Amino acid sequence: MENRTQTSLIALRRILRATELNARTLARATGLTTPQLIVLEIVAAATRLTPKDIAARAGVGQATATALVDKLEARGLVTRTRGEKDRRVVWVAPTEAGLEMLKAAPDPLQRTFSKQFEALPDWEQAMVVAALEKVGAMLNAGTIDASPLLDVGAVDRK
Amino acid sequence: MENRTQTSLIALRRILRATELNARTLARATGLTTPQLIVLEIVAAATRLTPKDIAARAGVGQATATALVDKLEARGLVTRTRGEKDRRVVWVAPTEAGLEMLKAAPDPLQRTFSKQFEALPDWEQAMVVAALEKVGAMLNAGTIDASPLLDVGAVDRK
DNA sequence: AAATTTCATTCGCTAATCAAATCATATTTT
DNA sequence: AAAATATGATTTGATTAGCGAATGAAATTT
Repeated sequence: MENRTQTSLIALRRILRATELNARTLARATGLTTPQLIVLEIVAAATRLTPKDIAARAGVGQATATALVDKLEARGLVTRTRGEKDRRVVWVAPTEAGLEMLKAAPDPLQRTFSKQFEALPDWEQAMVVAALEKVGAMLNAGTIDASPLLDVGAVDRK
Repeated sequence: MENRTQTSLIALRRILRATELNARTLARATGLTTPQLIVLEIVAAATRLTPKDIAARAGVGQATATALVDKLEARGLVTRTRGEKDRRVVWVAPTEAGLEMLKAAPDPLQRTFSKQFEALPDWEQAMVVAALEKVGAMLNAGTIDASPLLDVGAVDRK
C-alpha cells in the first residue's frame, strides 16, 4: 500500500490532462485560441485595463499581450482607446460581442465541475475543498523554495 | 454553500498555475522546452519506441512528434534506428546523455509533492487521494476519457 | 502483379512567445 | 526651458510548436 503517492500523482495528471483537453475543445468551439480566450476573460473581468496589466495577469510578455489584443480587436471582441490624461496608455475594453462570446461559450469544464461539485454531499464537498487547498499549498511550497533545487543547472548551459 | 464551489475552483486554478510555472522553470533549467522534455521523458520511460507511439502518448500529431525527436536527436539526447524486421518503423531510444539529463534534472514538482505527501498523516493521504480521484472523475465526466492518451510515461509506467 | 495500408518524414502555414529596437509621451534634472 | 530619463505600447526579428496535406518507402492484401 505504499504507492499512494503514485496514485495521487496519476490522479493529478489526469486532472491536468482534462483541463488541457478542455482548453483545446473550447478554443475550437469559439474559434479563438486558448491564450486569446484567456485574454478575453481577463479583459471582460476588468471592464477596462492596459496591455501591461493584461500581460501581468496572463503571465506573458508585453509584446505577446499586444499581439493577442490585436487578434481580439480584429475580431471585434475588444476595443482600444488612447488614454485621455496620459496618451501613452491604451485602454482595452470588451465589446458587446466580446461579452456575448463569453456568455455564449462559458467554460464547460468549470460548468461541469461546479454542477457535479454542488451535487456532492456536504461532507464530500468539504473534503474536496480541503484536499485541493492542501495540494495547492504543497505545490506552491515547492515552487517557492525549490529554486536552489532547480539550479541543478548548467546541465546544458554554456 | 455557493462559496465552496468558488473556493474549490480557485484552489484548482492555483494547482494548474503551479504546474504551469514549474514546467517553464524546468524547461529553462534543462535548456529544453516543455514539449521536448515531455517527449524525452516518454522515450526514457519506454527505452525504445516509435514516433507514432510518442505522438499517441504525448497527445500530439505524428508530424509534431517527428519534429520534436529531431530536436532531441540534434542535441544527442535520443537516437533513431531503422527497424530490422520492418524497415518502415524507426526506433527512438534515449542516449546516455539523455538519461543523464533526466537524472540531473528530475521533475522538481513531482519531487516536492511526493516528499510532502509522504509526510502527511495516514488519514490525510487517504483524503487527498480520494479527493483528487473524485475531481479527476468529475472533470472527465464531460469529456471522452481516452485511456490510451492518459498513458503519459514516467509516472504511471512501470 | 497491382492496389491498399501503414509509417515516417517533409512542406506550407498559423500562432505564441520573447528580446531588442523604436516611437510617443510623460516626468525629472540641470 | 532644455536635456535627460522613464514609461508604455508597438514593431521587428527570431524561435518553437502545432496541424493538415502531400510524399515516399516498405509491408500486406487482393
